[in-house]
Amino acid sequence: MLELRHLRSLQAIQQCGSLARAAEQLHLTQSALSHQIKALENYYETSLFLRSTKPLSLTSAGLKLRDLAERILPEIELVDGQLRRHALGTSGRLYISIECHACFEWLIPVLNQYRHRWPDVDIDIRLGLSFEPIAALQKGEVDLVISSDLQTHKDLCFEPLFDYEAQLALAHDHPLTVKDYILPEDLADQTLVTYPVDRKRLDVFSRFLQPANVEPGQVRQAELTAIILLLVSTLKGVAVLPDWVLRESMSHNHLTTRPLGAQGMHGTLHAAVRKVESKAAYIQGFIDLGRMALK
Amino acid sequence: MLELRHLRSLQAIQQCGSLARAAEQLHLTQSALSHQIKALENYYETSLFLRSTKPLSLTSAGLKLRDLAERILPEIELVDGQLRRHALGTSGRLYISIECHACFEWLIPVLNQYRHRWPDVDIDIRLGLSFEPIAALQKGEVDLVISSDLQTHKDLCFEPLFDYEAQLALAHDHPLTVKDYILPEDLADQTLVTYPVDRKRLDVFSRFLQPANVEPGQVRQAELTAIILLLVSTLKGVAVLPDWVLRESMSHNHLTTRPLGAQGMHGTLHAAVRKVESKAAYIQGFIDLGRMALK
DNA sequence: ATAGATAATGAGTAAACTTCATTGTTTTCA
DNA sequence: TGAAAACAATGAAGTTTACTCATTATCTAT
Repeated sequence: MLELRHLRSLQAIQQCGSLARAAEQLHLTQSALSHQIKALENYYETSLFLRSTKPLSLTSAGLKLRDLAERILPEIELVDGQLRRHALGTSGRLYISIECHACFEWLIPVLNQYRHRWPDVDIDIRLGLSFEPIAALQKGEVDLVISSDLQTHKDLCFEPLFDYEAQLALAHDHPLTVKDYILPEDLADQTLVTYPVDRKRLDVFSRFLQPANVEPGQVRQAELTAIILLLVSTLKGVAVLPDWVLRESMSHNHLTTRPLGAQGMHGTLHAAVRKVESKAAYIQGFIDLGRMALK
Repeated sequence: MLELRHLRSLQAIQQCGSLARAAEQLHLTQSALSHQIKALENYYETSLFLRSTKPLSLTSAGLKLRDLAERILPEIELVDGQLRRHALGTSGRLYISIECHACFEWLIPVLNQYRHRWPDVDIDIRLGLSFEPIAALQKGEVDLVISSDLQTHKDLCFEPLFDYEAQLALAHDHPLTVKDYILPEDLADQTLVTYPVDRKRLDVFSRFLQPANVEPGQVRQAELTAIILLLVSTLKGVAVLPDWVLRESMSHNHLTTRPLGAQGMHGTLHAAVRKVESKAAYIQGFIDLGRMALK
């Protein structure tokens, strides 16, 4: 059966013009090469070289194989090289799935840095809207999931990135600004602006309103953080957003913030990765940058 | 080291979704495949499959290799197939070199037949003007040489095709038509029209005029047989051409022919091929057709 | 003719690949 | 939930394959 070894040998012989020198180049003995070629000639029942010419030349069959080698070996080398670097951890695939849109705020700058430090890694961001990010991670469709809820999982590990506090954003002159902190009941007659995702993925609902069995007066959805903030100020609505988003945006929009509950609603953002890859340099490189994102 | 075997396995596993079925398809045991993949994973220090998913899915490294496989294996299969047919003798390369232009007259019809009978053979005709056809045959640049002089050669063999007689073509009303056969001295005051090749390649000179130490009155050259015949009739010149050319052309051009010498100048056309390939079906196929060319 | 270089060959050895037999997982279905 | 079924991993043994060594054959060139 034809193997790459044969193509590599053929190419070397053709380049060197003699078995002896080709063998040297391939770190083989001349004998080994001779046997190898003979085996190949037996396999195809055709001679591949014209033995009687001084600088060993190829028959038409040999030419066919050499042309094949010239077409294919460079491709092989390319992929082979990538995979070797993959082992060193300097090359790899990093498809990131984020569950919350707000993450763009810190993720984009982080990825810009990352790109320069890890040029051999191919990066992509996949919004975790239409599919289950954790399941996709398991299946190998994505390589890293940004998630706020820590799970224990056989094949995955969750690396903490940084803590955050989800706060209520509201207009300067909103009635609720009189309160030092917000209780679930306070939102019963408010217009809540959220990202357009399932309620169970939104901390406001899962950790704040639903436990108290409170339904907000109205719910509006918007894709982009900037739009959400805009709606909050123009509609006199409210939105729950992580502090890293609010830190910069408040002043621009005449907004202010209040904690949710007396203690505030705190959380930790995690990077979930597959255990087998968790120690890879290019993965840890991302996590390290992520941890410094807000500092 | 990466080998085609690995790519073939990878592709099979991916298609089948499980080692067990892939192993069957590859005529291997499940164990063998498992070991093979493990070896590959060790080599790259990376896992290629996500073992925890039901229909075994690939890691990004595995995907890279599978993509490589999908790109490369079809090409391999193609060439491999050609070479297998090559062994059967139904596929191969037939670059023909002819020394005399006159051969076109019978060669073109022969090749037209040949093409249909041997569709997998790639055919080419190379005029043996600027290079030595026999040397080119040895070097593997061409695969068959049509030659009139039989040589004995270590690596080559000369298969006789058919006998011919070289005759003098001359106009109906040419003075020499009074003679039953032509002697060298008869051409001393004649205009001889020849193909534009070296004198030693022309039978008129090498076998007729030079042995008698006779120089023709004038020599004109023309590429095409039709032009030569035209010149013979218009210039009242003479030309020496093989009988297969003259047989059809005489009447059209108001020409007639005379033998050279009392016995006529006879020769045999040969197909020279390399001994290693001489028994190949597609070579013999050509020779067989060549032998019937004039019948 | 005689080196000198190169390829072919045969036998022995080392390595690679496969299989066998078994254990460890995961999935599925009662 | 537990047990059977399907599948993958593993280790040791066996087999094949590929390689090396030593030698012979062939060709080239002075």
